[in-house]
Amino acid sequence: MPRKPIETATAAVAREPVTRERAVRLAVALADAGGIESVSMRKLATELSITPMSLYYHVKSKDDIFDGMLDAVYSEMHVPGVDVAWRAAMLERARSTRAVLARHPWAISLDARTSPGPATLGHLDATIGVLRAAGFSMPLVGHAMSLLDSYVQGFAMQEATLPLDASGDIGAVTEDILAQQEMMSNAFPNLAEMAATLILQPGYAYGNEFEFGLELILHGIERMHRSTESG
Amino acid sequence: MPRKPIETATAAVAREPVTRERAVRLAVALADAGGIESVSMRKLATELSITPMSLYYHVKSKDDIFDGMLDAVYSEMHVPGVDVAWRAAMLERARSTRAVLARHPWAISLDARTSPGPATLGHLDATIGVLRAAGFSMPLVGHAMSLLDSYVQGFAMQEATLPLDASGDIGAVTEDILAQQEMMSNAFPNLAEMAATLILQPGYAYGNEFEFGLELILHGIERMHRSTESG
DNA sequence: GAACGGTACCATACGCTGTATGGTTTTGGC
DNA sequence: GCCAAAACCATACAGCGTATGGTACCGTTC
Repeated sequence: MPRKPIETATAAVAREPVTRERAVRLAVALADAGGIESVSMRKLATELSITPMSLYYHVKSKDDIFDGMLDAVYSEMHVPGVDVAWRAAMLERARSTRAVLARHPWAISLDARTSPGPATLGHLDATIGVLRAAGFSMPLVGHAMSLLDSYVQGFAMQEATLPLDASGDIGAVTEDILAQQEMMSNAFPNLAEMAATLILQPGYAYGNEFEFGLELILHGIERMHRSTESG
Repeated sequence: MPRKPIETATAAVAREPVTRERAVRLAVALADAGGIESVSMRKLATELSITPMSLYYHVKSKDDIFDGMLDAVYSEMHVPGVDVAWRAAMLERARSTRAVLARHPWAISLDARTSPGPATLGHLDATIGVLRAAGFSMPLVGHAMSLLDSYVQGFAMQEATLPLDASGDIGAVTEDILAQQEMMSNAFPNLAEMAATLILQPGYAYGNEFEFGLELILHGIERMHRSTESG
């Protein structure tokens, strides 16, 4: 039990009790602000007004916190109901996943973690449910989800790598690139041409590539699905 | 200059001089053996028979070593020549990338790094060259590469997450999963069904999903390419 | 009202990390 | 033999995760 219950009248401010959830929530905020490496047990403990070792009463290890953070991120994603048409559901799921991962870029590297939490599992379960309800065979569900998830996760990773400003345009590095332009033209002519005629053009934003790939993939899955239905 | 040139006759064993390349090569070996977190400046220095601070004469920082490691990995990938048909070239590139990333799983997390080396840039340049030679418009090159690279990288990441034994089958965790099977059946029925009827079946190996997605994507790109050629 | 078991917290310490600072030695060329 | 540059080194600092072994407080029970 907490030393100072919320009902304590003596304290002017009812202090929120320390829990794993609160620690995880705080860790997410820290990571959002300064990247994953700015999450430390000592910093977390300080923010919770306890000593580092006291944190271990609520949490098994730092990895335990990472697991919690990843599951917290998954819980931000939309989980479509089974009544939605599968294509719209997958589209929404992909867009939502990308948006959430763009909001928490540190989560992408945590994604390689091997102990999924309830939100993660629920997310997967719901997705399988949608495809099954639409008549997908189990192997096709496997194909479709592997393909979609690989693409979305990979895209999020590529996107996180790019040095973008808030608008999605190429940011401050543009000058640096232009400075090296001549050197690049010699060694990597195709890359230089692509930079000049596509990427550095005013209207270009890498984020727009997302929908192209997504449409192509969904189109292909649709084709597969129809062929198994009729065949 | 090296203290003991290779030609030195006094030393029974001609000691290889310490260089950035050698440090990076060693770091790759360390990471292959024990994961990325087993790469430390102190361990590297010890293996090179120098003190930690001496390493900084050859290398700018630990991040510099990471950059080198990633570029070393990229240099292991096949770079197809422009004379190869684009589809075969992309297929080969994707397979090679996946194989190399499976050999060095730690490289996947390093991939988010923002200072590409010469091998990385050369790899990109060659790929653009193949597509351009095949008549792809620059925007279509952008679409195709974003899609392919996102998929391959995402797949490699998913694959690295899975607890696989050498054969590619689900390994020792199978019993753990089966133990939790009943609990899962209640909370996540679709997931449980998929595990039982697909993933835990004898013949199933997640790695096989790779080719399905790859074919679907290449098929889609081919369609796009043809439509821009004829249209 | 005293004793008790669990809950929540804490102090100290160990071994590890990357690297800043400011030397010292060794070397090839003159 | 001298010198600048190259290669290397010792010391130190601030931070990290966490093992170990405590201590203060709580509601419950006798």
